[in-house]
Amino acid sequence: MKTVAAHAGVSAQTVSRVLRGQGYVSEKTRAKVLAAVTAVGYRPNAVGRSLRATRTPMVGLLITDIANPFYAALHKSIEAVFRRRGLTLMLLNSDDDRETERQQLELLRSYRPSGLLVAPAVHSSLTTEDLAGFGAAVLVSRSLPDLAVPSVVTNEPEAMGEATRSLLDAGHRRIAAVLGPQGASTTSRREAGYREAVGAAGAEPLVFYTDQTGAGARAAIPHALRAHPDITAAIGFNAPVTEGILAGLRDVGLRCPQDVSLVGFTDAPWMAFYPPPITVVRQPVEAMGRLAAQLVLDLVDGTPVTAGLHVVPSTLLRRESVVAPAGPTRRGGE
Amino acid sequence: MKTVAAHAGVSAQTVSRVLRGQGYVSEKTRAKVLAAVTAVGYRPNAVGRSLRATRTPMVGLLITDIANPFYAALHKSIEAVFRRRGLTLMLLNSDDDRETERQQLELLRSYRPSGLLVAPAVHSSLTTEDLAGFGAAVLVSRSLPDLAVPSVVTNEPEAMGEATRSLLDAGHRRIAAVLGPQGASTTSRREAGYREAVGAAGAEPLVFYTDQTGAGARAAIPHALRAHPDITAAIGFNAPVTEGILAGLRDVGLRCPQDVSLVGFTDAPWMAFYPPPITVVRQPVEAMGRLAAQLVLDLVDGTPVTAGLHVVPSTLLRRESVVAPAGPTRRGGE
DNA sequence: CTGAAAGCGCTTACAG
DNA sequence: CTGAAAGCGCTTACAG
Repeated sequence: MKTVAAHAGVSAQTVSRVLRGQGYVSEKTRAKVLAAVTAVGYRPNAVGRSLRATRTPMVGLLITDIANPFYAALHKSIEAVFRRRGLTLMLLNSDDDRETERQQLELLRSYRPSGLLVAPAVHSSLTTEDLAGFGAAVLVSRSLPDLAVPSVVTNEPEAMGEATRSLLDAGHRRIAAVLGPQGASTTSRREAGYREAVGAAGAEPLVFYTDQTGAGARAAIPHALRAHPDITAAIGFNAPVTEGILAGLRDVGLRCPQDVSLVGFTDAPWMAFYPPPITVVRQPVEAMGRLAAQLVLDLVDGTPVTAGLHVVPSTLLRRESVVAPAGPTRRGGE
Repeated sequence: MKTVAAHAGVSAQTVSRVLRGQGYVSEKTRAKVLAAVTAVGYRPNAVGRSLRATRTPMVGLLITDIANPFYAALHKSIEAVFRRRGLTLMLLNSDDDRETERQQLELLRSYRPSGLLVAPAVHSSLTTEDLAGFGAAVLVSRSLPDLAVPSVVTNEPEAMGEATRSLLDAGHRRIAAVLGPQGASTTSRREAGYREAVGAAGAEPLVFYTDQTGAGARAAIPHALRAHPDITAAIGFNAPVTEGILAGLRDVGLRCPQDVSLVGFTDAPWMAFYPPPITVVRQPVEAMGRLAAQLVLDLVDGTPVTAGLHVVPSTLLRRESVVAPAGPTRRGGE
């Protein structure tokens, strides 16, 4: 910047004013500075800027697994919002581990970011104070009880209830809910919707917890069917789990939907043309990302934001993976 | 840091020495400093450190689309390597657009990173000089001709040739190659392998270019089948394109594999249990990520690295989506 | 083994 | 409308 200033015959803070587009600068000196910038090939140094400004124009996004397509889509929609506003989105991975979550947050903090978006790890130990240091902090996808922080989620209980009823209405009574980890807010909120719907129909809840990966769900299926051979339908907690259920059914020689009807929670592209196309609760991931990003921007600007749940509703896409259950004697009996 | 120094009764650079673990410090003062650090709740400021050290302990990863599972997996494997070495991985999105690519690179440069990994955009205008400013720069997944930079790729021509021969060997002669964008190195390298194999068998190449998205490939299928109704097999350029082919076949009422056999390039979890399970070229994405990260670390450490292609071989997973073609009159004729 | 000084590249008050 | 001074939080030489 000093080189530019010397070249243009002005002071360094005049260069700074021109570059930031703030404060009064005459058109003439402005042109001189701009010419000098290209002449000397000046490239700004964000580190120097951040050190003096005490805030880096960067927002962190801490998620549990980028290989989960839901989080990839979330990252994409948030990044698009921030890029337009000149903010960099910094992706951080917690691997769904509370210790890694803390470390990554500490790392992010050392960069003095302007804000933070977190999908908390399963047994997250994050407190309101941990997040307070970030100024603008918003939870997304998963909420944390007892935390005075805005959270963007979907209407999980209602959507899960609707998914469950679509199976009940087709005549199913033995419906397995293949959920995520016990203790995750997503699990408990979706489980609540499932239990409520199943209970209202006088059926017995059949709940299975997994590590919310495809491999974990796949391994859970044989166990579930051994414990309850009369299961005729299943609900998949997220896209990887829904994949895992299909893999597990294939492993034990069962077909979807003839032997087991299936409803997924969270859409994936392949579900639309899978044979059969999978009935699924579509989470509004783009809208959730945009809203979460907007809440961070509001907090940065000092606009008041309600702590607590900000709910974006999901939609049940009825496709072809739900049919009436087969007769009670079809397995082993024929 | 000054507060810590005052609290411990030492100078600031003694604190710095203790914190960096460099230089000689007596055990006694070391203990005093550490005690002061916790006492005053000191948190390091990476911005101050980076400004003075002229390098930020951060490596950029510029990809074209995080929603592509290949890139998500690549990010994951690279991040794991760097985290162990205390480097932060900064994910940047080019949207496969050369202008955005330039802007994101400029943004990254302003943070004075230690290194850079790029999967170049389709018609990338990046030059050796553009990358030279980053010190340690490595290309990954896509290479760029005429660039004196190390590139980590898979053996695309050979793997694509093997995929093509698996269809030829099953008796197919009308094999559609549904590729990515013309001009991308991945497209030309995979196309070369396809043309070579098809030519060796005396068959006619049937090449279709797409934007390498599922939607683009899906739209291309009806056109391809109208132009060549005798197509009996297809090869999908990447996982989204393979998805798009299946969706397109379903759109026009054709089944896989009875009507059209299919081989994919790049694996995805659902392909293992899709009915039929999809025969696919599995790219060694984790190994590619680890190698690319290691090359950056070597460059950072000053270890010499060969510019040019570093090839990690792919594997053809033979599953059930390839069968012998049906009789010549099956469509429209019966 | 430890410290006083200088400076990385910017921006923030404060003058004029 | 423009500039001289100070300082953001560290680390890098250089002394001792």
